[in-house]
Amino acid sequence: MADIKAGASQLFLREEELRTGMELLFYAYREFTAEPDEILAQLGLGRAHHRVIYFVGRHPRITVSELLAILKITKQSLSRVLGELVRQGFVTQATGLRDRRQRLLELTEKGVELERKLSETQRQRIARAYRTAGAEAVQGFRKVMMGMLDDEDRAKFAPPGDVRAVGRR
Amino acid sequence: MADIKAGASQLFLREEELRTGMELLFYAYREFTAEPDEILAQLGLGRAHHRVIYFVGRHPRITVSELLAILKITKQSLSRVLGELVRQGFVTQATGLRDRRQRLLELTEKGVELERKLSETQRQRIARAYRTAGAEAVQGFRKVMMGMLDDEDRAKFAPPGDVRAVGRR
DNA sequence: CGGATTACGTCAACATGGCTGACATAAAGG
DNA sequence: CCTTTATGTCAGCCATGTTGACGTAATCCG
Repeated sequence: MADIKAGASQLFLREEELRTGMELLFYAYREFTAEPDEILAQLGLGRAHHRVIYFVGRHPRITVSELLAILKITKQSLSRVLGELVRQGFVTQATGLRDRRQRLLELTEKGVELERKLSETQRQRIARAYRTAGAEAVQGFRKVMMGMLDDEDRAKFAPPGDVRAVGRR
Repeated sequence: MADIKAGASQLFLREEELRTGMELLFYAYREFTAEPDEILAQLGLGRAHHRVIYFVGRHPRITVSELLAILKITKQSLSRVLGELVRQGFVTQATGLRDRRQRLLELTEKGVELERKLSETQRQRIARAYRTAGAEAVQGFRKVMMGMLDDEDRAKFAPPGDVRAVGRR
């Protein structure tokens, strides 16, 4: 046993296994974004708007710099979509109290409503996958996904109680 | 037990759990594509080229329609990137034998080399995640990811031996 | 055989969402 | 007071998706 043939076969299995992982990620991400994209299109918005709405909803009173750090896009790119969201009344900007240069972002009621609607389909998709896969599989899923992240992103998922988790002041 | 408080708490945990899943997908996908994107940029190519190179490499002698079915983009969009790849000698087109209307796509040696280089970083990232998470976790990962797919995409991962798996003629 | 369908390609125009570079203003901080 | 920081804005470029229209060659089918 453990001859050359077995080694080559193992290598093949490994390669195949890794490519399966790559493709799962590709297809899952595509389907994950497909439904919200349709809803957004009807409103004349795009995926970039969704990301902003999502993270502002997730971190109320987030500053522009913090949002930029999460999204990792330029302020010019953000400004375009954020500006539209503010003008259309999905997001409000409030001057920071401690630092008056900051614009603290928050969803309006209209914004919350849209956020709900958009992520509803995504939550359902994940819930369905979690349910059919089972609790143990979900643990494995999380472990593997965490392993794919860089340290910086991984830190965002620190256990609750760790105040520094989000990187807010 | 099982009073209202516990129910609300469970609901909160569930919501939090689902959002964690959403964010894992967002960050993982972004990091997954970041490294190839850099290499591609140096060659004046983009992510769309990578996808074509990947799937042509994965399915040698694939037809244009089959590739379109996998990528789910319009033929005009594909034509732009595929044309560049053919002109730059990464991909060859051969007239189909049974059906001479078909263009069977295949990677050249240069194409294979680039494909290797591009997916190398991705394979390493996945391999690392798989290794640290362990075999059991990988099973769970796959279960959950499969659960997120639509039936059509899920069918692509049918166990080997199923000839119809890829949907090739 | 001949008409319909299929596989593929191409031209043109448009939208989204990234990017760089330059410049401006107000507030904070040493 | 000078520097740095947080934010915004204008202008232009690029990649990659879209729709719509049209064309050619090969295949299929009645």
